[in-house]
Amino acid sequence: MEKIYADVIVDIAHEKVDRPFQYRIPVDMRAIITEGMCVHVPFGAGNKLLKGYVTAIKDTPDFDPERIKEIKEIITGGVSVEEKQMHLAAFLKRNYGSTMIQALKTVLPAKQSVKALEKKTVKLLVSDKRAEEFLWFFEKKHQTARARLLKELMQNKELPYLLVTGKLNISTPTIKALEEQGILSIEVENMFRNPVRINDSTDERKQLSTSQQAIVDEVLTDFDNDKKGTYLIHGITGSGKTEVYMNLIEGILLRGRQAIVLIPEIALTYQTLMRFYKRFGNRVSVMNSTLSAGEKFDQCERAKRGEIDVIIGPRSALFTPFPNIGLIIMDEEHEPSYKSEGTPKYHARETAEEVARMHGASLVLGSATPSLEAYYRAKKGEYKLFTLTERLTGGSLPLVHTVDLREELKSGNRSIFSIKLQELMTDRLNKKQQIMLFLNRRGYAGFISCRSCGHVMKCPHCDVSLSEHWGGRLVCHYCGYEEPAVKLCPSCGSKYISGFKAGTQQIEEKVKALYPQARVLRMDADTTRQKESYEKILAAFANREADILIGTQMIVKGHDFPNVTLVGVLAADLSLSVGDYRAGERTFQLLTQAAGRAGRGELPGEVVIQTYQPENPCVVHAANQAYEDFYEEEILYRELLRYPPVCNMMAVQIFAKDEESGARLSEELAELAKSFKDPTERADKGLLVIGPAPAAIGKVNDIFRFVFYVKYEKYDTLVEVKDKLEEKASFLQLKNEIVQIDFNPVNLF
DNA sequence: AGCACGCCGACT
DNA sequence: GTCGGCGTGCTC
Repeated sequence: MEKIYADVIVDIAHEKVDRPFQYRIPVDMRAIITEGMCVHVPFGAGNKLLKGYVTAIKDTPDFDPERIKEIKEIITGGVSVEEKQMHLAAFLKRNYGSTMIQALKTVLPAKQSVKALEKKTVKLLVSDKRAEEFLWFFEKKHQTARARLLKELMQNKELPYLLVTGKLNISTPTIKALEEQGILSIEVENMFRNPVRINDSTDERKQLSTSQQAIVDEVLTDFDNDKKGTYLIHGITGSGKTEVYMNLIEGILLRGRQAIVLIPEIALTYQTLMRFYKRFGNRVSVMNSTLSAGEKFDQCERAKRGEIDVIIGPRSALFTPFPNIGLIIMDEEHEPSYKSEGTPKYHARETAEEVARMHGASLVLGSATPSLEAYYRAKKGEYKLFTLTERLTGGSLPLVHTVDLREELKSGNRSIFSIKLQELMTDRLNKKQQIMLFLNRRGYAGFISCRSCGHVMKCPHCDVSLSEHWGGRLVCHYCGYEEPAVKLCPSCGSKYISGFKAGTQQIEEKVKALYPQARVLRMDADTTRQKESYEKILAAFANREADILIGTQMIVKGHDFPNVTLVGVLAADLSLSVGDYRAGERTFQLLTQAAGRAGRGELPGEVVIQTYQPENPCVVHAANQAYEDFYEEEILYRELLRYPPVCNMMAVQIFAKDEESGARLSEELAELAKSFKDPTERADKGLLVIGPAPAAIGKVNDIFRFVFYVKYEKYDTLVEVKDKLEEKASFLQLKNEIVQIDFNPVNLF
């Protein structure tokens, strides 16, 4: 391809120009120009020279060639912060598949809302008497807009800029004219607010335990010896990971570098935040989803200028433009919210590794239940592994009972609460201690299980459960296998075979029927629709305004409730049988975390895990709090079936208006993927293409969805396959179909 | 964001 | 008629 035209997004903070403009590349630049480069281009009627970023390079124009201007020059040796951001954008584009624009927009924070960065106000400069004269003068000359503005200013000496241009409908040239006459001034006030401002420096520094101190020492010693690496802290809930993080950050700040703390989307609790503020004061800043785009931008500007050196936030905080990052911390590393759902579909762990590499920083991952990915790498020696086994917050590990729901059914108990759970609930209510009931709702997607023997309907080829579709068919979402729905359990002949359906509402009703005197709080997507209700419910429960808290996954994270001494997991295996190879891992993590909620205070805790599959390894290991055993067993399964982390996996989704053309396209692309050969591949470990098949949700808004998966050991090879597929897709000039690619997806389709 | 263009009322 | 302010729309 000849590099003749370049798409450039111009560095103006305005939505209207927040799109690419095409420029001609001068002949002498064609050899060196690449995507992501910073250039100067003439823009607008005045051909004002502006800074811009190259987002694409083409050999044909998309615009009237007569009107295309030339790039003036390539800006080299730009600010290093920006160079790093460009490099990151290129990394995202390459490794996760997206356009350069999408990658740039991910990396460059909240560009369109620059106006929020500065609060402009219009101020009257002259005396009332002079203003009166001007007003008379303007009215005489019928300069209505000026008169209107001046009148308003005489009433209020200061007006917000937006009010002037908005409500008074006065355009910029008018204001500019008055400014030149010296009647008013435009004041630009920097509104750098810290979203949470505290100056309570009651720094209650805790003495680190020997094992905690060892981690801090080793990471910092490595740092000083220029052996920056990735570390995984496997620390059970309450083992004091946050304290380790804070000491590490302190060490890094002393070395004149900055730190990023990543937390899962909802896990930033007020308690954690306060600890960081108390330790680091106004050097730390928060980024969270409740912040407006403008506030986010403020934080980035402060970071660039070196006013802050610690940032806490979700995965996007990774793109904070610090000049010299020394440490990235990723708490609750296993959380699925670290994978972006938008485009590019990047994973914060891998992206953090790249950021750390660029800056020469250390990366510290922490979790009570590490992801298989992280633990696998730690085992292979790519990460250094630390284990924290002591519970420092007091309290011992809870006593776990596993209840077999099949037995309950046999003995005639058809309620959702087992005898054991009811017993313990009565006991706790009498003792005025608190209870959490956790409903694992991930599996709601309609898998079929036998309530008598626990048998789950599975695909004979894929080792995942079949999903019930409308029209009485059972379908495998991996390979497309299907069979008719069954009336009787093929394993034991029972007629109690069906999809398990129970929501938190039903449970609330049942609890109220059983314990009319108990005060119950419910937390799910319905009750937390308003912004702050999530915090409110948790706070109310922490204040002991209720005896029982019922909820889905959201209640098992974060908050400490010292008075909770009983945790009930109502149907532990619901999430086991969703059609996803990660189901076991998710179940284990959820159960372990749920169990970890009990007995956080002085009082010992108990946990009841209700399940149809008490013999399932994930349930057994979670009940025993045996991560290592779980890992060994699960990784074997992944190795056998070549799932991540042993293999890399690329999901190719096809969206189509027309079912037939979508099916045809997915066949075609899958064939292309199959034909790909890695010259170095081993005969027994070649590229594996699974599918295509209709996606789990086969049709949304009348758009049909298809999917196929490509598995291979080497990530880079998959990237090559991706490029091939994208090339093909762009060659076909698809009008009614969209192809989307997701590497190591968190959710299967 | 900044600049040009076209519309509309005032005044030599 | 023309001058100049004012809103509107476009910028490769």
